[in-house]
Amino acid sequence: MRIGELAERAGTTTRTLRYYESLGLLPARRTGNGYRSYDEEDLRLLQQIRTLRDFGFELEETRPFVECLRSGHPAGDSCPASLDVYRRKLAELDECIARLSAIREGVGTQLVQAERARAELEAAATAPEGAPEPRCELTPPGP
Amino acid sequence: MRIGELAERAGTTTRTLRYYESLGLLPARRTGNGYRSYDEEDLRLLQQIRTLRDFGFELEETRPFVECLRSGHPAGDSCPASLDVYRRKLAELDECIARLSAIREGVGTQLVQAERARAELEAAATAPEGAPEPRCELTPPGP
DNA sequence: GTAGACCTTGACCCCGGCGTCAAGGCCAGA
DNA sequence: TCTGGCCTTGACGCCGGGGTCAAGGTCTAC
Repeated sequence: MRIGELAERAGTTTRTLRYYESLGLLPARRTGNGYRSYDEEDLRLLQQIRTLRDFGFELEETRPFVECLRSGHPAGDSCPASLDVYRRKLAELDECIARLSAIREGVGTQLVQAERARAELEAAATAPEGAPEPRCELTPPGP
Repeated sequence: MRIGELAERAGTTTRTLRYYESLGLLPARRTGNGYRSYDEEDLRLLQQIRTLRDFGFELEETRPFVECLRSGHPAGDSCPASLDVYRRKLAELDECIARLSAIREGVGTQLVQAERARAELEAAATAPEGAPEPRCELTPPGP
């Protein structure tokens, strides 16, 4: 099969396939006229790449899975190198989620404080007494 | 104060300040010789920008806060536009955390299954009977 | 007068993952 | 034969947030 068909069957573009080839991630055989030629095995490799990318893996991280498949294993994650990538990804995801959660709390707190400050300002405007100074500076989350 | 001093006091670089000016985010007055000139108010604006950036806000998202401060409000988040940015950021963070958590679960599941498959393969290798076919294909997380 | 520390603008580089031309080859159907 | 649809390589663009030259101006201290 040629590049256009493979791209369509995998739901991607020819540009993407040429890019993967330039990385050595999905090399292609050539026919006599210079056209790239792929088979069903290449489709499987490509599907493995795309699936991992949908999970947020970088292209380089998919390489162990692809090589695992190419070396004849039944699945891309049958090899220790792939499992290591899984584990590193898990740690990375956990750290990222924790960081975002901390920021989410910080922003939520800021929003509540700022809304309260505005409410106090409006209350002070309707009942003009000694308006309490609103305090809503952001504080850095640390180094 | 000149650009070098402001950069140092804010813990950033002159390149960054020039970049912010090119965005219209932190304009500078000029002295007779063409040098940029800043005052304490500019330092406050810059601190507001850097603090928000530490929270993961994009530069464009800091603009309402800076303009709020510049228009004389006591804090950058004293204005409705700033609060809207807070709310949008919260929604964005929630969505991002949810997405990452789903992926984290998916990857965790994959890891467990792949480890189990390997264990079964090894067991089959030591006790060579009818080896059960390992099934550990990744499935896409959906569109 | 001259060294050195500051400042100026302009321009290119980086990261990943492609999108999007441009100019030209190859092949099938009318 | 010609049109249209595939294919080829090469090259530039984009996104954000600056880093890092380069070539030159300005000021201060000695």
